[in-house]
Amino acid sequence: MSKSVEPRGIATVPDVAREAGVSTATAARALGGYGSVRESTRERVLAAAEQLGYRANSLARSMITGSTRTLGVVVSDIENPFFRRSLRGIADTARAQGFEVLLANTDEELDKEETAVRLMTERRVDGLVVCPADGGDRSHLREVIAAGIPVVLLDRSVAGLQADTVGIDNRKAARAATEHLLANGHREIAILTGGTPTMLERMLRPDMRGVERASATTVGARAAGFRDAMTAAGVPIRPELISSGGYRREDGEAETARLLALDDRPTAILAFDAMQSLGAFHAIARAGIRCPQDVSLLGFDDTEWADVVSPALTVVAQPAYEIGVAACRLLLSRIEGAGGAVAHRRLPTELIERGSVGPWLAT
Amino acid sequence: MSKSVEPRGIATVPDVAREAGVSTATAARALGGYGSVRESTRERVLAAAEQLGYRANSLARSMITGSTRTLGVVVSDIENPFFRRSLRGIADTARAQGFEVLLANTDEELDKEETAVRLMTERRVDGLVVCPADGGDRSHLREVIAAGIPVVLLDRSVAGLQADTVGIDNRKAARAATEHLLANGHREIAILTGGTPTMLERMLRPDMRGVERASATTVGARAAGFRDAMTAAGVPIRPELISSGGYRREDGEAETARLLALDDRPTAILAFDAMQSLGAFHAIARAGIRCPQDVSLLGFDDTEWADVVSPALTVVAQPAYEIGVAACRLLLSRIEGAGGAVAHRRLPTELIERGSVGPWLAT
DNA sequence: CTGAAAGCGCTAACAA
DNA sequence: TTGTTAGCGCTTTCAG
Repeated sequence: MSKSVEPRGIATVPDVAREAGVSTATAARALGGYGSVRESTRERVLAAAEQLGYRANSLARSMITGSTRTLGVVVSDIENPFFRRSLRGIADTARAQGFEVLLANTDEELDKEETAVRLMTERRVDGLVVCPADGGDRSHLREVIAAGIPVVLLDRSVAGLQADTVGIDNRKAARAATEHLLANGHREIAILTGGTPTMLERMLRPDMRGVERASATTVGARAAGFRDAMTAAGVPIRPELISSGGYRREDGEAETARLLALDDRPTAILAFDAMQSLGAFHAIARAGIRCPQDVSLLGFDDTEWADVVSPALTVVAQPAYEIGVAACRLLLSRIEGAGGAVAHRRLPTELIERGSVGPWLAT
Repeated sequence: MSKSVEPRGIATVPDVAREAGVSTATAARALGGYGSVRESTRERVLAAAEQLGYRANSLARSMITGSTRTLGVVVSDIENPFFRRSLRGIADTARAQGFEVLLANTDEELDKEETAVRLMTERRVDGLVVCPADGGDRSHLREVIAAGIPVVLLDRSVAGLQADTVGIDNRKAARAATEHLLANGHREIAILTGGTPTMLERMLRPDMRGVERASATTVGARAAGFRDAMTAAGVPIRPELISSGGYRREDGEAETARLLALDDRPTAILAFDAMQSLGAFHAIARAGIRCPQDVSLLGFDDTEWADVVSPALTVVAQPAYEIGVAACRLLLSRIEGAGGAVAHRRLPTELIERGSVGPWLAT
């Protein structure tokens, strides 16, 4: 009675093998597409599988092969214009190679990042794309790398971590952006960084100590680029024009309102990301201040709405999608065993001039 | 010699057990947090694990327990304002319960959806949130459900599929939006649907045949709501004002340009999603037509930029984040074994009046 | 509370 | 080409 009973639940390789009248090894070979199986046998096995509604169990397969064909992606917030576009690039590239993507948001919180990375490594992802949150000793990433799991850092780098990185040259891009404002006659330039005060203090100290450490972060590097340009032009940096209030739109809005209320308000604002640009834009409009006549705005990241607002936003466009693609490609090549030194891919940015930056005529 | 050799590669339960001087069963109990282990023993095991750098292997665990604590999310495009916000809701809810999210984009292509669903079920996800692409027989979803894997449909429903759904009442929302335009005196109202011509023909045929089938899709249901309002008001629908050109911003832009070039152009445009609103907005501005004086615009989905453009956009706001949360909660409850009839959660929408809809004074 | 042994579904030698 | 057999790393009876 127990021998002729119908298999309960989902069909397995032995079930299919029995149905097709072959051994489990042969059935597995036909089903898994490896080894060699006579064409007629394969067809028989496939037919049996079809009939039984067989579905491969990736878990069992992965346990043996040691590969899950799954990538982990850990970013601060998939709703952010830069990350959502990068993620699309990663996902498209992964899918084209038959890889799936496991996703996690960290909101820049280190413990969420650690948990996400642990959970993903426990699920035995073949590799990770991580945009590391600031702070901490990054031992969780170090351990992953030590365990031989390839990690590619997105957008940011971590000093002393032996991981590939893909992004832009933040310092150079910020310097170019600042120079564009300087070339337009601006001297009172504010930056909307989103970073923490401590990081910026370290970054902007006149003695330049701590530059190396801070410039490993995106915000730090951009602040450094800003200072490079200001210093080169001999324009003093006013501390109260350095904003550091968080990465959300409301943060940018509140900080801009503060800047605009200053007695000696800035004539130009450089926003370090798209959500802050948007907040700044809104704050300027609400304050009834004209852009670009009264204040110019230059933001990082080109978005779907940048050319629709009025005036259209002048931006430093990052090739976010391509950065995702490059990060994924690099990760896949490491997974396939590509050796060699740690790579740091820097993709080009583009300053797209639209209407939000205007000349400032010396008063 | 082979007995005292150091374990190669990553430490496993037997390695930890040996180090702690206990059986694999006890070590596994301490590590996995199940069964009962004396406190002192647990500490010893945990210390050994720590020392060996032990990392649990979720694959092996899942094979036995039958649970991966992983959810699959299949949407058309994570960059879309509605989906990215919903996805965030799903991800946050999943993380709070210790679940991970496997993500896939389909671009509304059925074969990508089928592949994604197959890959995810092979990876033994505990459940799926799917925004099903239009068309096909949906047998891939039927099979998943038949296999006992819970599926929650997001945003759309599929006629005849025994799956829970979470979204809004599209027909009602579109009707309310249309009524808002009618109340403002508009009679020549165009809709930017994004859908296919065939679907819309079926939807808008005067005899109403095919309504049931078409209204299962989001676009179909919204078109139905539009017709409901127009019919109730006794206002004829002009076929050339029904646009169907794809869901991207450029599609909305091109279609709006076409509409505005019409001899008898519409006085109001109702866009079925955010990217089309954005395209319409841009097309209106480029045509040098004033909004809302010359043409009113009403769009679905509230976005980060809706109140920043000028005029600010009047929209039908969907609670996208909450929809994601609700979908995830429902899915988790099914995974936990909650039975009962198929549920259809409809969350409330809100018409947010800003500046893009104005009164039309009869000429 | 702890241990021995069986086995989840699959692949990978090794033989035949 | 096909079959036999031995596990992957873990959980889970069932004894003790």
